[in-house]
Amino acid sequence: MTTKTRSKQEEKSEKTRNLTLRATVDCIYDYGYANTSTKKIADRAKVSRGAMIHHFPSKQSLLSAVVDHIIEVRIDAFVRDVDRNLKNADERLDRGLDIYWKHLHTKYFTAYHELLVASRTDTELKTVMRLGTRKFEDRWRETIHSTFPEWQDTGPLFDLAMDVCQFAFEGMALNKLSRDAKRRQENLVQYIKSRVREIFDEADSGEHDRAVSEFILRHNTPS
Amino acid sequence: MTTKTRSKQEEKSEKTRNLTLRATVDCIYDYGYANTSTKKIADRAKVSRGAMIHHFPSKQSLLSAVVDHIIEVRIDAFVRDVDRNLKNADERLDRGLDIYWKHLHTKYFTAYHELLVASRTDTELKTVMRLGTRKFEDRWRETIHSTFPEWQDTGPLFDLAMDVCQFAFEGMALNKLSRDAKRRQENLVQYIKSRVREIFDEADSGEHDRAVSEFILRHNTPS
DNA sequence: CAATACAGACTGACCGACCTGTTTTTTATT
DNA sequence: AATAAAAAACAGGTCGGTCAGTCTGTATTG
Repeated sequence: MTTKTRSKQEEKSEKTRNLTLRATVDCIYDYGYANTSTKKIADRAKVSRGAMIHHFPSKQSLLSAVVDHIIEVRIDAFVRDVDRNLKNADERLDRGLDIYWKHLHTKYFTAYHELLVASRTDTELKTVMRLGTRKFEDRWRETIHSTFPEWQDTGPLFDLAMDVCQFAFEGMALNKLSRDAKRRQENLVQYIKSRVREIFDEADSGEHDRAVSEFILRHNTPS
Repeated sequence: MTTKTRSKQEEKSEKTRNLTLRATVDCIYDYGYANTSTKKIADRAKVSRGAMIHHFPSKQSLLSAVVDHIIEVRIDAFVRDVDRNLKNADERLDRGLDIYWKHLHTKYFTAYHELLVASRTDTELKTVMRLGTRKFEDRWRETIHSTFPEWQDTGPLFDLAMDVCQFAFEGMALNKLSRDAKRRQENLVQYIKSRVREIFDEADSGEHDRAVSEFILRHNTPS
């Protein structure tokens, strides 16, 4: 293949590309999406604006690239954390939920969320975000499935458990302005943990006699 | 009092103030916070930029005012909906949750969320948002308490139920990019409904023998 | 009841700063 | 020498904010 042109130049290119992408995440995190300009990014990356624009001809293309970058980093970090901490561990479910909860407080998730909000009113960004989000979700599920193979065939219950966890956690992570936020957060995390455990316990035992079955009933007989 | 100087001029002032505030919400909703400029707001409000700046000397002051405005409208709309639909109704809890869920899809909540995200990196906006959010939460609780007086003394369980509902719903309302989003949303809403019902059932009966008691146990004996 | 003084609401032009994107020039690699 | 990368200068537009001056009601005065 084109293995000829691979050396200092490609190396240099990738370096400034990476510097730019990382600086973009930093700027979005520090200044917010609204106050992130291409000049600020170039300054922070210690890259000339010309060099940056050589690689990302427009702001849109940079933002698209940074969305992909963020998704990739988020996936890698999450998978790595799960692999490291859930091998032969006790209380794997609790730990797994802790990992995701912690994950929602990283710089990269915050930047992701800023871009998610911005994408509501930006069609180009929206398509990129949609693809990225789905990719993340798929990889996320893969990871969970390989870590918790016992839940492989729990079907819609698996979706439910994942969604309860994901959305409740995310909703809470984004709201830090309430009274007594910390205590309520801890309580809610504990509560969600036991709910998710409950869902899978029911799935395991095949009982379906409680809350979850109630859910399934409602699910299959819409009013 | 100064009831003399109240006439055409004050009326006029309030009119342009309201026009401006409403136009700001519209702009934030339509263009996003990042793309909302004072000129766009003035144009949409059909108010001269000068007039606007006469009332809101800086963009900050306008944003602060619009936060208060949004909080007020959100509270009023929510309380009104609850009052209208929960008087002598069946399945009041379900209906109440529906109302809040619906509320999260209004223009004003979306604008609120945009400002919430922006406030993360804007200290002035943050203080205004914090005050507003707490005010909203307090009024929200008041409304729930007067609508469901039977839960007056459920203590931390009440907080828990409110938070489960609020955060799970909000987290979900903000995430519309997933696969199969609609079905999963409906399922989760149903699930949360039965969980909240469960929490209050336990509180009523004083049983505390199930999931919730598990939560309380954990809550009072931190590891 | 007029005439006048005053205050608040409003206008639109203007400024410097910053924004994104283009073009031109310099530097480095092959 | 040819090509890619990086730097710098430039251009057109928008941003938030200031300003001098106009218009329109309100209050005071004779």
